[in-house]
Amino acid sequence: MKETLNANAQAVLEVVRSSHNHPTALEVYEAVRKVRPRIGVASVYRILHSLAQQGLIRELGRSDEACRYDGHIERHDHAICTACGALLDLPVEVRLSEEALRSAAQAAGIELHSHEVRLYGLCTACRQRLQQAESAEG
Amino acid sequence: MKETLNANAQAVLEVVRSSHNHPTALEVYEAVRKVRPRIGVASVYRILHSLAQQGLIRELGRSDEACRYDGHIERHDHAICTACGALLDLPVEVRLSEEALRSAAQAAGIELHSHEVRLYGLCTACRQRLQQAESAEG
DNA sequence: TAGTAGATTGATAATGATTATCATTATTAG
DNA sequence: CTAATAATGATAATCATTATCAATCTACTA
Repeated sequence: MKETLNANAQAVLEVVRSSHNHPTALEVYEAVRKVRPRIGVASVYRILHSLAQQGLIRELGRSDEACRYDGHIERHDHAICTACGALLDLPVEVRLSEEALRSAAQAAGIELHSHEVRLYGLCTACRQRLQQAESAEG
Repeated sequence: MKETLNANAQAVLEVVRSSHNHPTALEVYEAVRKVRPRIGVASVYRILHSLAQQGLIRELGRSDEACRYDGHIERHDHAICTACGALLDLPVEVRLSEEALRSAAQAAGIELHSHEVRLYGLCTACRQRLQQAESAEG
């Protein structure tokens, strides 16, 4: 894999770290261009994925593909597989206090309408798949 | 607006409600085609948005546009404006018990790596904007 | 130092999801 | 029945992202 960061990757990391909103890949591209004018979009995407994989930055939104629809409108929570992107309903509620929600919403300045807990991890299928791959190359 | 559901909308709603995974718009389209063969993609998208707006179904993922990146990798939570799609860091942690997380992850069958609380509502700007629009149309 | 295998890069084309356009069809009012 | 209006669907356009591939940059060797 890629262990050391070259100048392009450093610049991308710097941009993402120093921006206090959550920039899109294209926004990162525009910002990085100012300091590394020859970089291309493809490289920015490659580097962003690489940095996310190394845990140096985090990807938000886009659970990997298209928008998904849910027929169950009662509030409920989700589990998301970080490997295959599977989106599962949680059969149980992760309970959290009204008070904590209220104060968090106030701190962020939003009028709270609903909330959702997301659990990230590996689904059963991916866990097995990855374990096998690991032992095969190990 | 659209208060009553016509045959197409009924069919779309039925498909979304009866599917226990979380179908994408295209998957809904394919399923609806079987019962309403003349429907087009554009209508499916229109109907899905309309149903979501009426609160009959729910949209997941895709907070409206491109994937966003976050330079802060410490676990933290987010507030999302349902009107403009703004994605804000919560400055405070919404605390929830290890035990609740663990049992929820187990119930869903995933190996838990991380989690996130998402608060949905209106940001300050949109709150004001919508209030003004409301009072204007009376 | 020149030569070369292999990796990295970036320009560009391709893809996939979603949205806009617009002529056609259905619906309603008169 | 006819005109006005709204809804529909085929298709083109758009936007984010990914694949392709030739050009460039590294090591490393002779």
